[in-house]
Amino acid sequence: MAVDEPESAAPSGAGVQRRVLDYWESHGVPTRGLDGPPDGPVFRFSEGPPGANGVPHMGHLVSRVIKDVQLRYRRMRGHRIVSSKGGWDCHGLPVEIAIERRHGFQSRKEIEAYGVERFCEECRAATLEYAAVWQEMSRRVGYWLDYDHPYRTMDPTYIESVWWSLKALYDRGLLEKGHYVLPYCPRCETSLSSHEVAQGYREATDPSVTIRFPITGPGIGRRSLLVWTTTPWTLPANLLVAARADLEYSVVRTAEGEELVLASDAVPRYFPDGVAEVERMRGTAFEGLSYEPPFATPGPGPGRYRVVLDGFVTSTEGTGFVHIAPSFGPDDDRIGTREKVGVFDPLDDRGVFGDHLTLVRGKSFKGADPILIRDLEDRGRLFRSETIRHTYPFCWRCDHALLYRAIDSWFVRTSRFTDGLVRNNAEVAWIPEYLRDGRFGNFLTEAKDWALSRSRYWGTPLPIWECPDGHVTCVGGFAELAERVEGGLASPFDPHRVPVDRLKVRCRSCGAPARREPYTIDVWYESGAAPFAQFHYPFEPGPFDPQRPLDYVAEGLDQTRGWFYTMHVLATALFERPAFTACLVNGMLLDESGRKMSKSKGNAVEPLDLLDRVGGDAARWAFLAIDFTEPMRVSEAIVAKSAARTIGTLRNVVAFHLGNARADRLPPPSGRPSAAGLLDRWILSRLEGTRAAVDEALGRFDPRPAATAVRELVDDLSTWYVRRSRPRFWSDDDPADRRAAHDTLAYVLLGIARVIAPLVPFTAEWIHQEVGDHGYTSADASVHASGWPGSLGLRDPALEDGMRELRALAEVGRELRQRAGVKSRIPLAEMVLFGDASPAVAAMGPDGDRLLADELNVKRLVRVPASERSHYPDPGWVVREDDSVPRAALPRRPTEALLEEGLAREVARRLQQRRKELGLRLTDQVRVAIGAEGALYRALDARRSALAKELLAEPFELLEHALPDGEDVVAWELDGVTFSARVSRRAT
RNA sequence: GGGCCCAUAGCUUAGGUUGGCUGGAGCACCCGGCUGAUAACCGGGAGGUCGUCGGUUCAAAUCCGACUGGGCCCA
Repeated sequence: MAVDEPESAAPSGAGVQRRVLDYWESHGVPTRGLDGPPDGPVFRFSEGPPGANGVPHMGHLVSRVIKDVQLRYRRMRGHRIVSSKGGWDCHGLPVEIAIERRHGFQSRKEIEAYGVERFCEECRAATLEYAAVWQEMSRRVGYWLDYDHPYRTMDPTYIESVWWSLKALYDRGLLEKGHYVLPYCPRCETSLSSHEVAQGYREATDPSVTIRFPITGPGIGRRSLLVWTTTPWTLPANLLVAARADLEYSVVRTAEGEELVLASDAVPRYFPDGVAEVERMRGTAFEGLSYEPPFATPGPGPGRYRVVLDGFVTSTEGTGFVHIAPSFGPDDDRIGTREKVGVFDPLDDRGVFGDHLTLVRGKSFKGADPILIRDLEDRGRLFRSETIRHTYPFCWRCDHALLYRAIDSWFVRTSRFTDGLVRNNAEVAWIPEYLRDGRFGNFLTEAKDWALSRSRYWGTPLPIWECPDGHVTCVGGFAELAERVEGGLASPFDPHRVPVDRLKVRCRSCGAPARREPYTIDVWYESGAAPFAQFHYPFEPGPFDPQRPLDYVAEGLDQTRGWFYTMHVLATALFERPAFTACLVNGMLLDESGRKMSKSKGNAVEPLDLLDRVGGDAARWAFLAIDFTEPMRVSEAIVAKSAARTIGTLRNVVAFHLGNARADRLPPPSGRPSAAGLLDRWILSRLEGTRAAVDEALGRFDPRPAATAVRELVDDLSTWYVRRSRPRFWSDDDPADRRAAHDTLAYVLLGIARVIAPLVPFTAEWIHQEVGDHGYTSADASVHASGWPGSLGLRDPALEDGMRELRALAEVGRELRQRAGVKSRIPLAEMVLFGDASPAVAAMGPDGDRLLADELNVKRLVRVPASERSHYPDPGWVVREDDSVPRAALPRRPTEALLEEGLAREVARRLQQRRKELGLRLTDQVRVAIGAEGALYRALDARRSALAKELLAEPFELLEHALPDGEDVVAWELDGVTFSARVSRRAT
């Protein structure tokens, strides 16, 4: 028999990936498969657009895997994917900051001096700087998206859809201008929305100072209120002090005779050693008292520097007196407005003090802290100065400390439709489920108005114009804009700044020239608009249906306050429905030792490197096999190990099969094998059970149970089906059974390929091509074009039960062998089983018993009543008893004949090993000479022809003495007997 | 200060919603086996106060409460 191919060893995961990628790309497999069948039922999906002016990290890899699993499953299920477009989030600070750095700009003034138009052009050019890296990552992890026709938030069509939606909100009264105290980044010189702030809380050390506020009114005497703050820089803007009406306050006298006022609860904290209490009173007693401000500043006029009452004051922190600077805090603003004291803001847009206070002129807000504290101390106003570690918000993009600041802003009035947000959220299937009522749900019930406008440049301009009479014109599209512009719009029209600001727009109400509100909008609004804006809705016909939510989205946990939230808000406000019906959320990534992964710590695993070394499927499998909804540890070792267990074993089984199939030149089976035998029926039943389990799990969007089911099947296939079937694959005694085993294994592997295709597409494709003998030759023959399989076998739960019990008995038998000290290779006469077989085992009949006997290498199984335990006494038998109930027994020794048989097997094995060492193929003919003595000679002599046949040995010489030493003679020792042999290849 | 989640063998974890037989696996470790998958495969062993304390119960890893530690989010 001639063999023209080398034995196939299992290739590495990376090797499989290279082979498959090469096939996919040379035959356009992904391109053809992207959208699924054009006439299939629609599966609505949207890629969450990443910003591509930075490189992707591991977290992006995880969500890509999870998204792709579902998309592949739906395609195989015959769905049309709407849409498979890739997407890019183009606007915003990340890009602007990159350009600022390039030029060394520190402020908006410098940008404007440089020229906004030029600046924006550079932003545009830098926007997709790393898109190629993102695409490469997607390619290597097998994430199929249409990157040739992506949606981009900077495209005019996209912007026009965003404008349309803003106009819709405006017309419903949900988009308004307001004056609010907002988180503000002095470096970026713009306000941030609450969900942006949420990204940037961090531990920080700040001053914690307590200041004397001397009372100046009549009738109280020389007393000072104690006021606590962690933001000394706000003290120059102080206009009021707040106390709480029903809180109890104490006047204490210090050893120096000074009288100080603070909440009674706070006294022990400030005077742990005790202090003389002079008087107690309620907060109402302080209402209207005047005090000397910490810094003399030319703030707004009458009514300032007095004590007011407010319920927000507590005594758990601080002194029960709160300093109020209306420009710098939401509560401050509220109280200041109520008390009509106006606003005083000594800071400019960059957070730098102006001329109001020469002491700190030109200092940034935080930089002024030490100077102000020292000055207070010099003037005897400082009572106590410490530092505190607390969480403080920083800019999520540039990392600069934020401050709260009163500014004008446009708002989406989210707070007006929280009912709708909550109602729609109730319809969403979140995975993990607790997010619905937990983190996301909580966030919705307390949803604040969304500060939408940004005083920036590279973004979607706010399409709102105002005329000198204060009429507002909100424009919802380019055609509408053209009607209001003298001479119409340029073609093509670029809606970005500066072109849009050059337009001479006439007021909708009075026709007067109007000026655009000089803002861009929050980039999160733009990505939240992705479901409709990517189709240029409503300006072009397309597949977007305003009544239908997306069927599925998946991203990381951070997007609960990001993309998931903004999509949900827009869907609720614009279409009065949820944005999506199923949302899969993965947890954050930790490094090997459980620390949060971050670039700054240097413990981040680079996704491209990882994919390069272990292959895309290893990464996919690792993420699917662990609970990705929890924080998960990731390292190359963890990924590789996780994948080796299931994907590696599967590759080995495939290699084993291919070796047999090629040796026998057997083609893949054309249909489901008839499967008469026990093992074959069993593995087909297991395959069908796994197919159903994967189908069910992916049908409800959760890949985790699918991965578990696959792992169990691969285990069963490798450790029982293949293990027990091995002799069948090369037995000449029963060609029909040999064929059945081959066909069944091939069929099962092909079935597995289709079932795992959504999970590990590279391995699935490799199996499909190799086992199915498709030769990587056409896109139609891809496993990903094969459709989701219907039934792959007949389920037989009773057989699966029986097999489980049988395998448990095999474990008992192996334990007994071990205790008896008889190797599996040496046959034993019988295994005794006490009691009747269980119905499930009995149903398997004699074939079941033979399977067990073969596994344990015993000649027969004997079933006896448990009462006959005494027939198997210890000297001759090892017995397994559970709770004094006998289960099974094995003889302690083989018979002489069986021992000889075992020895012969051992010789055969060693010679096979020798063949292999010589690099021979399974089918190579050899010459063999063996020298052996005594019992071993007799054992071999009796089996001459069988051995010769097994070893493909011709001639086969057996000598009754050791072979003379020679280079090619190898000697072994076997249970104290030596034998020697010479194996050499015979020329063909 | 509030919310959500987590805590099971050296490591990674199943189980927990429906309390109930000796809490399962995998990796690593020790011992053994197998050998036409071989950097593969199989078996056995050792290793667990199921974070701590308390409660409910005939019975708690599982339900309840408090606490401790970790992660995330909010203020």
